[in-house]
Amino acid sequence: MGIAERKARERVHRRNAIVDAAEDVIFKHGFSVATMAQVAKAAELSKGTLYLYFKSKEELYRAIILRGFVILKKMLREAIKEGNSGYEKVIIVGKTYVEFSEKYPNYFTTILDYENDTFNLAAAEAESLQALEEGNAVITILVKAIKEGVKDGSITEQGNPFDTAFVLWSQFTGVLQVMKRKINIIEHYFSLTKEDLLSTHWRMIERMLK
Amino acid sequence: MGIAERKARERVHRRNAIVDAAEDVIFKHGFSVATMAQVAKAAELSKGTLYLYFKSKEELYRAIILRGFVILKKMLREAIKEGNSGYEKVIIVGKTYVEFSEKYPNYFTTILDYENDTFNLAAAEAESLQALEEGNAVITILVKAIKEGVKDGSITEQGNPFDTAFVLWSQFTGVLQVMKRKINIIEHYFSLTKEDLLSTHWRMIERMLK
DNA sequence: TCATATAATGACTACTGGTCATTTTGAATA
DNA sequence: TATTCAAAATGACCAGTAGTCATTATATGA
Repeated sequence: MGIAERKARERVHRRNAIVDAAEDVIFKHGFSVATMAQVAKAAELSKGTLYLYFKSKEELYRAIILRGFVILKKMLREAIKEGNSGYEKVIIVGKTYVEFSEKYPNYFTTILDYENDTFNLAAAEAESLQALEEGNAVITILVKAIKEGVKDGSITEQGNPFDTAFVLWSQFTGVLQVMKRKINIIEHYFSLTKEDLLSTHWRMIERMLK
Repeated sequence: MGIAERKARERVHRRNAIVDAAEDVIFKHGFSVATMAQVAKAAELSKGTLYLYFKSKEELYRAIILRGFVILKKMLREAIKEGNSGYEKVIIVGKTYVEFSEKYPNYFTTILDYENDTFNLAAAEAESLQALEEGNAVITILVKAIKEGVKDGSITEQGNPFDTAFVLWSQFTGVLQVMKRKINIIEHYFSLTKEDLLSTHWRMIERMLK
């Protein structure tokens, strides 16, 4: 069935083109300001057609998040190869996360803002679950690095490596989020720079783990 | 001028009543889902009247945030009195923050979600600036505790106490945010509880500061 | 060439935040 | 008490939104 295959390919291709267009519009204007009409125009399609490929504006949003996680995971997998001990790998994970937030600020913000709070396995849709799995994969990379570090002695035993990984990741995220959202205020009122905050953060992480 | 005073009082009272109504609606449905018509109905006023007291839906939102910060600051001021060393006070700040997030989850979420990213001193409005000042006051409490701890020897010298305070606060916030938004996922996929994460967090903080 | 399934369209709906001409209220005045 | 008039409140209205669906266009296979 060559035709059916080609049609399936075209469908995937068009779907991706819509996500491309959505990124252009949403990254430029922000999710809530961007309109489906703008996305449709950017994709050179009618608004109705968008809804043949995505159930809602939010599903389009989730497709973007998924792309972000895929990139982040790839970056982490690549970068971690360079680490010579578990500890070094943990630090690389952190630094790569920072790099991701700087290189792909739009994906980073989109991921930060995404609420999968209302998590419900039964109700969750495919795309949503996929994004979830990618997010988990990212954490799993950190868990492995911590386990390795405890084994090779570069990290002090900390209890459950899963706990440690989540807390570390949450702390990273908290610091990056503040740097993204509040740095203007912090610079203005407290005369601190991004670099100050980051280097303090790294020092603290070292004390926590070493 | 007794009448002018009474009118001014009534104006403030009505303004507060509108914020009360807005909290009822927004906390129940969420900011973006809640409508000004719902708020007006809850306040037993017409929609037009809301705009005599608040320039926009967002200004109403900022009034809610301001309330949250005022409560948090008060809680911190009270709680910190019990600390006998700088280190103890830092831990109390952290625990009080956790308590705030549990006792006032709505205010906590509202504060987390608020973007004062687009910070611009010239353009910022009074209510917005006030919320900002309250937020800074909260950080300042932590800064003082750290300075005290370094002085009394309960905390190891860490460089600039402002840096340390911001990084600590950001880490706290990151962990609380993950606990709020992702705990269902974490419980489901990794079998960890809130308590696990928090106790790991405290252990790490201790290693950082001691 | 024609019948049929698939894809795309855009007018339409219900609803949103915000505006403003009109009405209501109540204090001050005569 | 009756009248005036500024301040307060109203709700019909506007422009713009996400999402729907009857209609139209396109490509396929007979």
